[in-house]
Amino acid sequence: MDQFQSTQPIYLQIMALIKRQIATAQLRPGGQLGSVRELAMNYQVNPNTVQRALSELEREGLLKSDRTVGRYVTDDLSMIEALHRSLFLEATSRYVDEVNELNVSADEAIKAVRIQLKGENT
Amino acid sequence: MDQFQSTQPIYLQIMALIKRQIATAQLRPGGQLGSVRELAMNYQVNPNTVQRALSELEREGLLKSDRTVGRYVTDDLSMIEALHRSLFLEATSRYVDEVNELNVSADEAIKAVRIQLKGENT
DNA sequence: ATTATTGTATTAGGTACTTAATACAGTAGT
DNA sequence: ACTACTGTATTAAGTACCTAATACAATAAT
Repeated sequence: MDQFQSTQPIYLQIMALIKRQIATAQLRPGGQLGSVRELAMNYQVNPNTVQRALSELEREGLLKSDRTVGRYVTDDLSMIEALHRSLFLEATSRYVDEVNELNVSADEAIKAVRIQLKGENT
Repeated sequence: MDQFQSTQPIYLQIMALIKRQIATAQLRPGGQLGSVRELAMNYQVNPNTVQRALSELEREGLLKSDRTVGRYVTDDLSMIEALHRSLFLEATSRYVDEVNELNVSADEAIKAVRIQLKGENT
């Protein structure tokens, strides 16, 4: 499906992708994931790489696995909300740090964000 | 000096760091850099890793090297301005993309940026 | 019972990055 | 001339990540 960047481990990129999909309910709470082999086909990567990403997400509590049936998204809604909030805050914090390091004023930064955000809406 | 993350090649992180310092004139146009061996000491990495970062920056035109004297920041002010603009735009664009993918509204995002930016000023 | 599919584990090989240890050519300062 | 510093190059080793090719136990569907 997608292509991945070579500057970061693929399994981390897959983790981030699935986290986003969980946080935005593109993967619904309690919903089933494709199998390791299916996802590997879709992502065009080795099944082992998918396996690694998924087991890490499971370790974080976002996924559950039934050994012989498949994998499911957690149905803990508060955890999903917390995930969404966390991804949003981390993105914002990262951006603010970058902007500060570039000595860009608050007004300039807010203006730039507003322009790009408005420009991309339909 | 700093520590580096393990999820991205160190030489790329050093490149990004030096780019920021050039863009904000912490490294002044035409100014001299520390030697490969000095920087390796400061960054706590191998000289080869510094060498790689610096030669890539040179390939991009941001640094110049005198083989037996040392390395200098470019004195092309328009290039430095373009670098600053580019780093700022890329950061903003990256943030806007992330926010869109999280289905966060423009108003929410701008509000979050404003709060964090104001909160961090002295 | 048999078949297909699930997650999981293992072994091997290749590539990129990093480190370590040198070495060399050129120049500035003495 | 000598010394100390530049950038640069090379060789070897270790680690992390990715891929490939299997294999196994467990279950759902038939």
